[in-house]
Amino acid sequence: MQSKNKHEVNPRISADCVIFGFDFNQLRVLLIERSAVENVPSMMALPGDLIYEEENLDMAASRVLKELTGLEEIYLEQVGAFGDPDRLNKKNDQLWLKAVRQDPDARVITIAYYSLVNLDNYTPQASSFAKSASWMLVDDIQELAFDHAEIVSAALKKLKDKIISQPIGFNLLPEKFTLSQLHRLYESILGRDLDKRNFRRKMLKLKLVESLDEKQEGVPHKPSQYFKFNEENYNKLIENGYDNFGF
Amino acid sequence: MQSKNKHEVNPRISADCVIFGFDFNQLRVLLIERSAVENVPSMMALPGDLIYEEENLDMAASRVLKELTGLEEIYLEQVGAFGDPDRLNKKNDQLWLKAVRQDPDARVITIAYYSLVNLDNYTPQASSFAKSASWMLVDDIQELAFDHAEIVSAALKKLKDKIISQPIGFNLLPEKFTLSQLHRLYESILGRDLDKRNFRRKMLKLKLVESLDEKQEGVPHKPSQYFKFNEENYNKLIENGYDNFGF
DNA sequence: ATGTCTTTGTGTCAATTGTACACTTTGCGA
DNA sequence: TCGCAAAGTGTACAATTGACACAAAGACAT
Repeated sequence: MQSKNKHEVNPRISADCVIFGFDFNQLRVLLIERSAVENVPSMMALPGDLIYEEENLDMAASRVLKELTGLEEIYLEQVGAFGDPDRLNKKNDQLWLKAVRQDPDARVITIAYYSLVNLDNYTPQASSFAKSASWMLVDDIQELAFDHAEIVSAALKKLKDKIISQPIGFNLLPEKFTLSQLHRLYESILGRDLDKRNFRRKMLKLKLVESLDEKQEGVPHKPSQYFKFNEENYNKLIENGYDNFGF
Repeated sequence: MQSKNKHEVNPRISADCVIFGFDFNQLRVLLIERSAVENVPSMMALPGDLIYEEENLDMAASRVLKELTGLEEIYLEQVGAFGDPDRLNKKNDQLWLKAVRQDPDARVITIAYYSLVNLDNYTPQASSFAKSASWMLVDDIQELAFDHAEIVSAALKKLKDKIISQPIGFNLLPEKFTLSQLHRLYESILGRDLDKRNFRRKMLKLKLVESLDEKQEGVPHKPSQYFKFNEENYNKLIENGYDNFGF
């Protein structure tokens, strides 16, 4: 599997986390504000940092996320590895690395992770080199540090792929939620409108959700029924997917 | 994104390739036979090796594949990163590394890639530390070196996911092929039977394939029609997927 | 109390797609 | 000419999709 060779690289490894949250209307991503250094303004970035020696990749991602944003107990799924030799070479990134790191020229290969959470349950608290941490609208993301914009795109693509083969939402919504909320969630992930009636019909037919004996209160319009996920069917569908290539 | 810390790991990075080939009946994977060393018999492994300094990950995977098996010009897709600290710790793997490598204790994180090829177009030629290279039946795989069995499983899962959202086969089959061959291909990837008539109907309705004016010859049964992929529709479906979550 | 506003919630019909299922055809070779 | 092996073909029923519009509920303002 490996032989010694003068060209071999000796890179560092980091983990970056793309945490998606849903605010009942739009999809957001948890970003940190990378500290400013001389001549380099602060900049938004994914929470991410180098991994430790005896740590597996998944654990590293969880730890890094916690260190920078305070969030923990989040199930993270791998997006993939990003390792272009020039991924840290943008001018501002170079300056920042030179100001902050001891080995700014080391190549860094990052393993990206993503997750979906119910944004209300997680209030980020910036620490370490994160100046702040906040839920940014996916649609508003401008420039990010390093190749993080590319990583977010890859994670979002993965999320879209996932949503059409598996149910999604258990983590993104509170225990009780309305079908409109679930509907909006799907629309924001897929980035297109879905017919309300057909959406409801499908969710109900799949028995993914079941209605509770409880309604919204205090809303200035017809209150909606609360639903919960049917955990058993939900997990079954996660196992088996929607079986879209049926015969 | 990164700060210096005494725990930081300084690992090596490798690329491993899971190349699937189809022999018109079953799915196979290209494996190399890792050289034997004292007290450690030779063992099957994925083609993989450490990456170079100025090489991006995709290029590294292609190079490594070529060096060990002679195969080139294969489009590789990333499966993900595998980096458990103890992934090289099985006894025979340790002995082998100690015999072969200069830094056998270094942690190695590997980036796995996979691909699908028409097995007839690629005759592997073992070189470097590969004693031999051959197409092994996926179903016959026993123990592999390191965590390679796990990597093969992950790649196969990815392949299954892919086949139900996208057409597959352009790379795995010759230019002209029979619908039975395509049918077998799907069955071997999905690992279950598919109804012949329904399968044909679906492929034809999607206009993925079109028949040629040519038939099999010399077969001791009714000769089958040859088909080719309709490249335009094929690529369109790859772009858009099968749109399985329609409303 | 009445009206307005906002969002929820509901049904049908036509078209498409999925599923299950068995016999005839073709060409080779004995 | 018979047997063999795989190719190729159709139908009927069930399930799902997709398009589409209006009534119901509650809050609030007047």
